[in-house]
Order: sequence, then C-alpha cells, then structure tokens
Amino acid sequence: MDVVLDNTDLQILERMQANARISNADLARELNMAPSAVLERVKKLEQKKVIQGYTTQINPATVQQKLLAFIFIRSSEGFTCSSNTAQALAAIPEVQEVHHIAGEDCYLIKVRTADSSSLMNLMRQQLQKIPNIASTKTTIVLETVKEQQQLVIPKI
Amino acid sequence: MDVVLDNTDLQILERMQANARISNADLARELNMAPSAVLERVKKLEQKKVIQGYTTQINPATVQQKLLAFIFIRSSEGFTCSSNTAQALAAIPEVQEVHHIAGEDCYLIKVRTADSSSLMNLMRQQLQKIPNIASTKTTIVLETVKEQQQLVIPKI
DNA sequence: TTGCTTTCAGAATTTTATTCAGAAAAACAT
DNA sequence: ATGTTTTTCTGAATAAAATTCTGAAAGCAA
Repeated sequence: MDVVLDNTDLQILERMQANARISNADLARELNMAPSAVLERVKKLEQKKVIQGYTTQINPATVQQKLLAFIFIRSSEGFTCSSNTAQALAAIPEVQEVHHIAGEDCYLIKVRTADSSSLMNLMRQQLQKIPNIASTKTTIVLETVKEQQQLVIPKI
Repeated sequence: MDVVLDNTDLQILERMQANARISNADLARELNMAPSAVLERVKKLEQKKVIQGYTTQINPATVQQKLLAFIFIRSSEGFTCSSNTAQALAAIPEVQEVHHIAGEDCYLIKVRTADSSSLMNLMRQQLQKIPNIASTKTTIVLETVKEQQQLVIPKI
C-alpha cells in the first residue's frame, strides 16, 4: 500500500510540479532517458495517485476574485464535528479549502469571492444554512505575498 | 491595464484549470475552433499573466509531507509589518503561503512539513531568526477535507 | 539456474504543436 | 454609412511530440 519513489520519480515530480506542461521529450532530455521510459513512469505516478492532477494557475483578480478570507468555524456545543458539516462546506464552490483543525475551533476554510459584499452574501446564504454551526471568525487577507501549492520535493 | 476576457477565454481557462495538460487539439475540438486560434489565445493569456503557470498536484503524503499547519505571526509592538518580514517568511521553502491579514495579527502563513518535529525545527531554526516577530500562534490541521486552488470561473 | 517482473531503449506510427498566408469579422475613425 | 485598421479566425504545411510496440537488460525470488 505504501508508495515507493526512487530518485528518478522525484526528479520527474519536481520538474512537473514547476511546469505541468513540460513536454515529455524535454523531460526525457533533462533526465537523459528515452521518452518512452519517462512516459511510462509518469503514467504510473498518475495510476498510483502520486500525481493527483494538473492545474493552471490563474491570476484571481483577472477573473473577478479580489477577496480572500480565512474563516474559522466552530460547531455547536454538544455536536461533534460531523463530516456532514465538512461536506456541506466543501460543496460551496467559493470554498477552496476545508481543514479540520485541532483546538476548540472545528474547521478552517479558505474562501475566495469577488469582493466583501459577495463574501457577506455567501456567509448569509450558504454558511448560515449549514446546521450546527455555532460561530464563525473571519480573517480578511489584505495582501498575499506568496501563494504556491508547490511542495518541497525531497532529495535522495 | 485592465485585462478584458471574453467568453471564449473563460471557457479556455475553465478547461485548462481543470486539466492543464489538455491538448490544444482537444481544447479546439471542444470549443469548435481551429487549433491555431486556440493556441493564439492561450499564448496571449500567458503574456497577459492571466495564466501564471501550470502545476502538477502531488499527493503530499507520498513525498513525506504529512503535516500541515497555519501559523499566525504577530510583529513586535512599535514595528509596523515590514515587507522584510514577509519576504523572509516567503523565502522559506516549507512556507507555502504568506498572507498579510487584517486585525492585530500581521501575517498568516501556511506551512507543510514531514511531521511535527520538523515543524518544531523549522520554527526554532527559521522563524525565530526573523527579526521583529513577537509571537506565533500555530494551528495544526488534523485532516484536510478539500484543497483545490481552483477558482470559480465566471460565466458571461 | 530458471522463471517472473520491472525498467529501459529504439524504431514505427499516430497525433499534436507550431507557423504562416490570407479570409472574415470586429472595431474604429471619418 | 463608408473606408481603414486591427483583431481574430480558418486551413494547409511542416516540424515536433506523444504513443505504441518489440525486445533487451537488470533485479528478484525460488
């Protein structure tokens, strides 16, 4: 069940993380391997779900998403953090991330909307409808200095 | 200075966000356009920095990154949140995100490490070395329910 | 050794990316 | 409206890449 990755796999992952659209031919050249061999490895990394997908990073402001906020969500007392709550949160498209966290607060979510009034609408029309939410604490992001979902690939 | 996107651009963005490695030929077929026309648009979206890059989503656990944490960082009193602090935070590879936030706390950062002891090391060896940090409040993530950096592409 | 599995290289084939000339459409100014 | 300019598109040609396949080499277990 445990996935084992050798150095070649890690090299592939590192390069594809930096540029998902690198051609298989270029990748093969950088690794001094045949394209067919590299392709075979990439396919296996996909099968093994090491690679979960390929996404395009879009400048949020250009698609009218200028507001970013983190919201701490506390469940009602007497209710354990049900996965129903998490699922309901995750089903909202503007909710990018849902994390179950340690401590008193139950969930931390990351939300992206057009502006503060759309965030207000979202909270009123979507969050308030979810059962067993006792309170929310919102943190508005003024400026994002860094935002990379890139991992540190280990070296062997 | 303002980027204008028509419906075709948004369709392209939506599809490429879902799969950055979709072939230009497939994309053209879906949009009922010639591949050359689609390619031209994609190149322009890259030039205009609407598209900021293409990344591969890697299962963090498979590359030994099992711990995720959010850390609130407060600057020393009498010091405004200098961009130096933000830059120093952003320079740490394990720090995936650095957000300047509203309220008393100055920054909210997202950190990914192998385990809790590596997080401890990181905090002692890296965060403590940064000047003018008064306090940190760490929130450990127990379970991530959703994590998509996918935006909601507007419809026209 | 023998048999089994994995990984690789190299060649053949299919498919795609890329470039370019010119047509169509849209935008613009007169 | 009219003519002009700019943008966007199609379709064809070419270069490049993806994909498939065969078989060799390496690793491993019995």
